[in-house]
This record gives sequence, structure tokens and C-alpha cells, in this order.
Amino acid sequence: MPRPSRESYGDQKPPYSYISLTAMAIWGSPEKMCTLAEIYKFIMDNFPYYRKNTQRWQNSLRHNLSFNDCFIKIPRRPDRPGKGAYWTLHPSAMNMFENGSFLRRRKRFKIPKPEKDALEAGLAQINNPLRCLEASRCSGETLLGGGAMPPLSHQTKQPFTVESLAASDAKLPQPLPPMPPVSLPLGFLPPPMPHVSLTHRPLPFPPPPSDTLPLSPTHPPPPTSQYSPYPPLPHMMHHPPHLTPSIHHLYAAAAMAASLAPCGGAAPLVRPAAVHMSHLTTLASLSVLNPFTSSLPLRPQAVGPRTSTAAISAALASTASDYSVSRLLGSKPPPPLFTHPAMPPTSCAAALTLHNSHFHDFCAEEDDDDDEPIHVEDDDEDVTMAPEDSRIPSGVAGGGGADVGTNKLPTEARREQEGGPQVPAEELFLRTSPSVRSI
DNA sequence: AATTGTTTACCCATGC
DNA sequence: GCATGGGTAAACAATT
Repeated sequence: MPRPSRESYGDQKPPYSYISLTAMAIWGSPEKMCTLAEIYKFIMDNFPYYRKNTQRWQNSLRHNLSFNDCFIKIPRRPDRPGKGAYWTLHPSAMNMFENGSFLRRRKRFKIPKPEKDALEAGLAQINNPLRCLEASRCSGETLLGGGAMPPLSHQTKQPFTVESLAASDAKLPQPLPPMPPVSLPLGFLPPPMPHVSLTHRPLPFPPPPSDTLPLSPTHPPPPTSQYSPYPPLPHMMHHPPHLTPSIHHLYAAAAMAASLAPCGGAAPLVRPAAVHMSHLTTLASLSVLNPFTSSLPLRPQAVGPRTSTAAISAALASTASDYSVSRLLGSKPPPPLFTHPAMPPTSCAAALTLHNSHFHDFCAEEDDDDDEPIHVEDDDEDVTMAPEDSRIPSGVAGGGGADVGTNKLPTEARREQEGGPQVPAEELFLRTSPSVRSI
């Protein structure tokens, strides 16, 4: 049966609730999160019924966004000013609609109170990375690891501004390095390798349950028609969408992880003075994630005066991406698979190379007590990382899991780069999983 | 001023 | 009948 056109409802009211419509808009967006205006636009583009009486339904929609726990508000990036926050779906809300039907839900999605508090606390902390770092430094506690955070209402809301950073700076025993303009790294993508294309691969838009979901031209139809709009978690875990991880994902993932994760764990201490401005948010994200890790793969010592921005960003991004995506996709511990969402499948080999240069080689020296910094060539930049960096933390949530293709992949990666026999892209994507990545 | 976000209240439909 | 989900209105606060 041919799919109805996106305007097939005409002026008829579509049989979808506002929650469904909003979920469609979010799910169909490249970054899996939308501003309110983008949600409006999606709905109006796809459902002519909603091009009139806008005030009425938009008010209802806003009510739904606030009222339903399945929607999470992610603060805007400081370098992307504008009105309103980003809205995303709570990962646990993926199965909200029975059999993928966007009609009436089985049950309202409700986050338990403690989890909601943790989520809000996580988001509040992410809003102010430097203060978090400072607090963790002074108290010696992990950002969220000490147990439940006080409710949001008890916290001082502090905008992430140059002024607030400067204010924090004044209290620090060591001065921060000169601040670049407040500009956070775009997406924390690893530095592009010469042969790596980081072009955005749009997510396959989950098709409708029964060929009834109109599709916007901006949301290309899916490759198959058997997909649920909210695919079950196991399926998603084995076929992760090719998200381009942005800082928003890290924000979301960190907060979600914080809300889902058991509390406890070691405290990563980061010296703010040693941290480049552009790393703060990443570090904060990882620190928030820390409750379900046991420590950071990138130790504080790694952040030295000679460490390049690219090196730290790459190391952090690769780690954070693993966490963020797996946490975004569900509440299960991160799988042992290394699925780097920044890389299209064909570029996984390149991703591996990146990881090799930053992690894999170091692992070989795990038992080496030599504290001399290791020097790694990173394109045109020198990268200095302490040997400690290479120690992959153990006892992390997820338990490490199976050793999937540990030693094959670098070889395969090399082969692919050398133009040799190629592993099918999708397979390589799924098999790119050195055990060292099962952190 | 306009937009965005929160909260409360009420009504109706549906399922048990 | 009751609980729940969904839609609407409205008041108000916060933000840009």
C-alpha cells in the first residue's frame, strides 16, 4: 500500500496526540533534539490541520512538553544563543507507544522521583561546568558520585557566562589560562583524519506503524517498512543510529546517565587551572557520567601544558560518545562494542586508527612504571599524554563484557585504509570493538 | 513585546 | 464508578 503523502490528512485532524507529534519531530531530527520552534515547524509542515489555530494547539503542546517526563529539556549551548532550550526524549520513553503506534499510549511515562531529581541535578550541573569542576576539586568528591544531589530548587542557578567563569576564577588558587572567547568545541568530534569524512549521515527516520505517518521532505523515508517508531532497545543496540554526537548529546547523555546510574565511584579530580576552556564542558559531561564509571580514562595528569586541544578532545570525545550513545539508547550498561557514532561505517577504520594512536599503543606499556610522558604525533600537532592515560579503568558499569574482535580490528582497519579486502561497512562498524574500549 | 516554559484546572474519552 | 490519558484554557514567570 503506498504511503500517504505528508498532507494526506488534509485539514482533518491527525489521529496523533501532541506527545506523539512531538516525539515524531524529535525522533526525526538529525540531532534527536529540537527547539520548540522546530517542533512547531515539523508539525505544521506535515499536518496542515495545525496551520491554523496555532495559539491553541501550541499552548497545548507546550503544556505537554512541560507536563510529561518523557520530554527532557536540554540547555542551549552557550555559543548557540537563541530562544528556548532543546527538547529531547528520555531514552526510557522509547517504548512509550505500544507496538510503535503513535495513538493512545499504554501508560503515561513517569520518571520516579529520585531519578527525576538526579536528572535535574545533572542538567543543572551541566549548565555550569566550571563551578562543578571547582566544587569537585575542592571537595574531592565526584560531581554526582556522592549520592543524591540536592533538589534543583536548592541549587544556585548560574548562567554559563564569561562573567561567571571569571568569578569562579577569582576563587581558584591557580589562575586559569587566558580565556578564549566562550566557544565550546563543536560536537567534540575527534580531529578529522585526512581520510575521514565527518559528513552528517541523516538518521533513518523510523517509519510509521501502519503507513500512516506522513514524512517531511527533510526526514527521508526509512529503508524498510518494518521499523517501529520506537524500536526495541536490543535492536537499537545492535544497529545504532549514526548520530553525529554533539555537545547536546553529551549534555543529554550525561544527565540521563546520572539519572539512571547508581551513585558511587571514584572521584576524578581535574585541576581547573590545567584545563583549557574548551575542555570544560566535555570534562563536566564525563564527570557527570562518572557515577557509573569508576574513573576517567583520561586522568587529570593527562591535561598538561603540552597536551594539545585536539588530543584531549579526541580522547574525551571517543569516550564520551561511547557513553552518551549507549546511554541515549537505553539504560543498559555500555556494550563492549565500540560504536563510534561520529564515523559513518566506512570510516570506522579511521576511528580505530585514532584510538590506536591515543589508547591502544599505550596499553602495551600498561605495566611500565615509567612516568615519562609519551609523545605521539598527531598530524601537525604534538600530543603529550602521560602513560597513565592509557590505563583503561576497570570495574566500570557494563562489566567489560565479551572481548569482541579485540585483535582483529586494527588489522582490518589497516587493510581498509590500504585498500585491501574490505569488511562490509556495517559489519566493521559493529565489530570495531577492541576490548580496551569496553570501559 | 514576543516567545518559551510551568502550573493549575477543567472537561471528555477510554478501559478496567 | 474510577483511574488514566489526552485536549484545552488560562495565568504567570522567565528569557531573548
